[in-house]
Amino acid sequence: MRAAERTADGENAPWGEVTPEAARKLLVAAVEAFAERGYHATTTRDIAGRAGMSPAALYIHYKTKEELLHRISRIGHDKALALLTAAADGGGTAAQRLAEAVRSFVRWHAEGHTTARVVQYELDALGPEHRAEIVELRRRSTATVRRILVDGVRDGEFDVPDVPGTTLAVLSLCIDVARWFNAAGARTPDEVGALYADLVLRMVAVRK
Amino acid sequence: MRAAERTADGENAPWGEVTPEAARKLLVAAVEAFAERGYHATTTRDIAGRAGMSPAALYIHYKTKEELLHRISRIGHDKALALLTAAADGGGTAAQRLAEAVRSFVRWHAEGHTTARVVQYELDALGPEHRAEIVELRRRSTATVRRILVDGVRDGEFDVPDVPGTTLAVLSLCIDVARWFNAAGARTPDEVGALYADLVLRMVAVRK
DNA sequence: GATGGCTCTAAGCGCTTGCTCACCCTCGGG
DNA sequence: CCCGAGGGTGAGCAAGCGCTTAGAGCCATC
Repeated sequence: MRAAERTADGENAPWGEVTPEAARKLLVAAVEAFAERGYHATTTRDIAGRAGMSPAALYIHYKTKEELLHRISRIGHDKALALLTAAADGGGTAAQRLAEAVRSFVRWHAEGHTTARVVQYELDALGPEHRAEIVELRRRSTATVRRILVDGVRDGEFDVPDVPGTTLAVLSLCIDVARWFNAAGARTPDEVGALYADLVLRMVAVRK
Repeated sequence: MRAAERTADGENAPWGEVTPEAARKLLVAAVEAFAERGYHATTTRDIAGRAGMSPAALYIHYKTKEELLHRISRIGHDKALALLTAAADGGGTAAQRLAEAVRSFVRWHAEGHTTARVVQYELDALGPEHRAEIVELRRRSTATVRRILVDGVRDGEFDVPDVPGTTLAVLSLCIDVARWFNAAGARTPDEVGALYADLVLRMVAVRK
């Protein structure tokens, strides 16, 4: 195994679970292409070209272009849900758990904004069954955040008149980072994460 | 002039400035198609079909499919900037102006989520010159919101450690409404606007 | 009632798309 | 040294793409 590679996402070996290597190279190429130009504007020739292979090679590892998108979306949503679950189960006060959830979720959307863009904005390109599977994962992410808010309200830490609406707003705020974040911009993923965690805590704080 | 028409966007005659009628019908059809399937996945035959015309009719009123997108994007961004500017110039305290800006901006993204989705998410499909023109409008929208925050901080109404970052977050929060809002959902545009105005005011409030 | 200018259509051009297929290369096991 | 299996390729198919063109219908003007 060669030394850890840094990807365009700034993560270490984020697609390690995808084997064999040719399949992983194609998937990484697809993520880049989908993020840059969108799923529908990306051709199988473009994906194969980025991976240094012929168009036909794609179909050895994936049945269709849509299956490629599904693999990407599935892995990304699994990761996102894992981050939120880890924060929610991490212990500490509700405020600490909420801050950690926002921090790590935002950081993931910023560091992996290439991947996140595909994961968050190309959902409609999935077929019905694949989309249903992904939507269920998203439902669980929402439930995880809502749970933290409910805990905080119960313990008197938070003042949240509309828990479902605020849950939606918090997730929405984090997700939209993928749209505007620019790796060449002024802010690092950590800085954005810290800023957003602060803003979210203010949104739910009890007014003294 | 005929009686006010209600569109899928829930706005009154939002495309009244587009003439002749055939051009407007094509543009409305394009908005729906672009919002549903995305610019690249939409065919000129689909647009023309929705408008009840032949594919060739499109090219009488618009040079290319991209010009259609540009007209939509331009009109939408003009409207968005007008909303924000009206709120910023509306008088009252900074908090009142900020709340009104968020309320109307959110309401527009919810009521016209079809249009807003095209306006906010299909920017990359524009050609370089058209995109530059739109980006300038967006810069002015950002500046308008930032001005309200700066005023509020100056007057001691707001506590905002990071004005540019918070400006970005506020706009981001509002824009993302276009992604998740569903007209058949539980909330009306007015309710979302009120909720979001409250959340944003909490984000900038001085802590007592 | 011929004319010229618009709007719109039927047909289709040249090209690209997602995907397939016949075949080739490499390489470990008998 | 041959073989079979599986990853890879070049060529190409049917379908669909954005867009064009020749001409039909309409209507105000002279």
